Amino acid sequence: MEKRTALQVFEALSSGIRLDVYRCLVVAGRQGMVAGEIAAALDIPPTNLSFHLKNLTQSGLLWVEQEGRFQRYRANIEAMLAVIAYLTENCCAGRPQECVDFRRSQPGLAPLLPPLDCPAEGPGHS
Amino acid sequence: MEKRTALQVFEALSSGIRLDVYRCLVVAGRQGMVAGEIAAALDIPPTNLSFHLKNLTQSGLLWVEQEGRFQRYRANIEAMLAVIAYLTENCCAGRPQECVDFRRSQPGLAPLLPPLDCPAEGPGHS
DNA sequence: TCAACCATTCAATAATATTTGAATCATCAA
DNA sequence: TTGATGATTCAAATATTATTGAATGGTTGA
Repeated sequence: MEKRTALQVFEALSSGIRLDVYRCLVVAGRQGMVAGEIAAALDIPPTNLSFHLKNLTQSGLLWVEQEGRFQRYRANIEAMLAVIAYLTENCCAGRPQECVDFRRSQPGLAPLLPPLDCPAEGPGHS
Repeated sequence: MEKRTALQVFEALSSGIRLDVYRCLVVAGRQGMVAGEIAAALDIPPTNLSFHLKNLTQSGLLWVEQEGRFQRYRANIEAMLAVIAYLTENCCAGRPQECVDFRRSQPGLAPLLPPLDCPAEGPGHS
């Protein structure tokens, strides 16, 4: 993934309105929502919503499809997962055991160690 | 997770410099890096780096520890994972099968379906 | 075609974030 | 204690982003 792409995703989700919109669409799932529904659900003026929907779409977090005179938006779940992978790329210099030790050593209540998809070894880690 | 926390994390990672700093520290792992090392590695003026380190620390993405006259920074991997969980909270209205169908239906090259930790059912899903 | 509707673009304003150099604070080594 | 070093804070200038209302573009149903 290109740095620019990751930045666009983070920038997109750094606005309260856009975060609400994205989460709303994650919940909506396959069905998605048309712009007017989103505006009503979140009580945002259409002009302003358009601004944020455009940002989210350009970042790759949303797909949009025309439906008559409506615009239907859906969340792109994969875009977000790809960004996570980018963030943890080459974590702990590619040494999985150190990665586990490191996470265990952290102050936060983190004894769960959910998935990080640490690379087995070496350079390649998409 | 509170919305405010998630916003802080996204806002933090939406700057090119902060994204570089965080990724740098993810690679460094347990050992972390002192501010001067980061400044040298990324060629950023100390004043400006301080500004960004403060932002990252306040967002919870970094831990800082004093070491003599140095400040050692380490990435907080868990903070990021918690944000992912927040984003996918109640995805597809809590219906795992629809969640799978939805992701399979997406335009992106997404037939892999990496982890999403979809809830088994119902409300509770930290 | 026409009027109504959904949504977007445009231009201006308001609000935030970033960068810089100078000044400050704390620690170390002598 | 003093001078040097690592890093941060402060204040000002710059740059970027968000919001609003008016105007525009495309689609539907009569």
